[in-house]
Amino acid sequence: MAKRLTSKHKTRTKAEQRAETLERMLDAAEYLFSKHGLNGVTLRDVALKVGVHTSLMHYYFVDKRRLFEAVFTRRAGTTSSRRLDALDHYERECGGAPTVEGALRAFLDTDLDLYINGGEGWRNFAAFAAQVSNSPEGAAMMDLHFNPVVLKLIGILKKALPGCSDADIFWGYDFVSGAFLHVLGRTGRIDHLSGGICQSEDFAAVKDRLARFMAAGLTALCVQPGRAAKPRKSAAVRKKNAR
Amino acid sequence: MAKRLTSKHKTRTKAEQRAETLERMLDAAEYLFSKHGLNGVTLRDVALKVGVHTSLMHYYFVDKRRLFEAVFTRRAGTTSSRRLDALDHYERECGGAPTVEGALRAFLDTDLDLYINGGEGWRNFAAFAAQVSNSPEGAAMMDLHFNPVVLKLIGILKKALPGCSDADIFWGYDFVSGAFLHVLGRTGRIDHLSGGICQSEDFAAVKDRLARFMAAGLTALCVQPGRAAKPRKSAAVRKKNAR
DNA sequence: ATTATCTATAGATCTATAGATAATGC
DNA sequence: ATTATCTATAGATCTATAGATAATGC
Repeated sequence: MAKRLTSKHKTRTKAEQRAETLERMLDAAEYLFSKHGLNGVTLRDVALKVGVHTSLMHYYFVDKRRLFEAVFTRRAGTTSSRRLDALDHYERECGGAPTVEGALRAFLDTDLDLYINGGEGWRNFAAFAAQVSNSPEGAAMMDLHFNPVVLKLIGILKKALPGCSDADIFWGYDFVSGAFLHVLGRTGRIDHLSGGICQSEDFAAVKDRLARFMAAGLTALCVQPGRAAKPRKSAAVRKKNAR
Repeated sequence: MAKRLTSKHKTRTKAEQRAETLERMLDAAEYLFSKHGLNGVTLRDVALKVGVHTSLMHYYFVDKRRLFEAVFTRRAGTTSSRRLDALDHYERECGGAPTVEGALRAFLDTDLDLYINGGEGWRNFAAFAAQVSNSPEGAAMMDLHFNPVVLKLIGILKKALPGCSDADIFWGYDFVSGAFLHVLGRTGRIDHLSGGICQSEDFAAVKDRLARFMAAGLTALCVQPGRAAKPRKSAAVRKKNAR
């Protein structure tokens, strides 16, 4: 009548049991945070989804902030180092003459591949990052984990666009990151808007378009250093339009 | 000793008093929602900021969801109709030959003018919309109020890019809206990242760049209808990069 | 002996409502 | 007479902790 004979589960060591429970908690928190944001989820919600008591959440994570940090940290290193590697590889491969699109493909498509092929957990992580990126806590996590890889990308972009001002490059990157995070959120807005022509789940469609779009945008920002050719409304028209 | 002689406030009618209190509540809620999201703010937080009792929030708005809707509705009509007017005006002005950048300027710059010149309340509304756009409630509000103006923009973009597929146009718009909303959020991430070269508060800098960037991106999406000329990695390389 | 999990509970906070009070409106 | 505002409070929910129970580890 020993438990190990009647139980369906194969015997687990404590370390295995701990690791499995931790992972189920992180998965559940990742999913719920991605749907409802940091403040839209309670520890009770997560515990309920996992099927354990709330106090076990405290046992493993102490408090909610540290659960949030653990969800972020679990996967952030992987995506960061994959992209750093891809950028390194591209730098060597391009023979000192990087292109904007090449750099962006190393940065964006490498990540998209992970979300396309990495399973639901990775897609939830992406949506989680997108959802919390606007909150102060989320922004701090993004800075902490991703600034190195972003700065590396920006270094390569500067080489690819030698005449371009730093301000144009940084603003251009800001637009790129906004669009990218929005896509990762998979909110379904494009599905409604397009009447089903596009699906926000379709990362392959994004991969086909995002880097090309953004490369053209960045390049266009930098082709007119003096801004002389830019169409510009008169001050009077601007004032009139303002209200 | 009549109150109206000792009081600093000039006498207000009940209608005025009601309107003023409502506006202070909406302002406070708008600000707090923009910083902490829908679920990061309690009715108590809003009441505290206004200096009234929580129960007065219920008196005016019944519950939190309707406060949220009221904050959204107060300004959504203005920005929507301003942009519809600008797109109408551009359609007439362009003589049947719209450009991508012209359409985007009518759509984006008209809104940016409002946030540049409309005062802090309008900038808070913009950040509020950006912050909640990822939540289910916020996405529903966006759909409800902004789909008409977005579909009008898309109609003009189709005229400006006659050979372009619907899917490319919708995905392109999705990138535009992601970048735009990200900028409206003014999270300060670009300030840190650029070491102070760019400030997320600087909407004039955004206006100088956003429409130009996005026009080039959209155009680049559509110049290769068959996708034959697009640089494409082999399936083997894609598989290798995926992990 | 150690650790994974659960029970019980305190204290804080939040939403919502009923009813009192103090203004303005005729 | 009506309405803007406040007081008091019920009930729900949430966080966090102390301590009990039931496994695994030597």
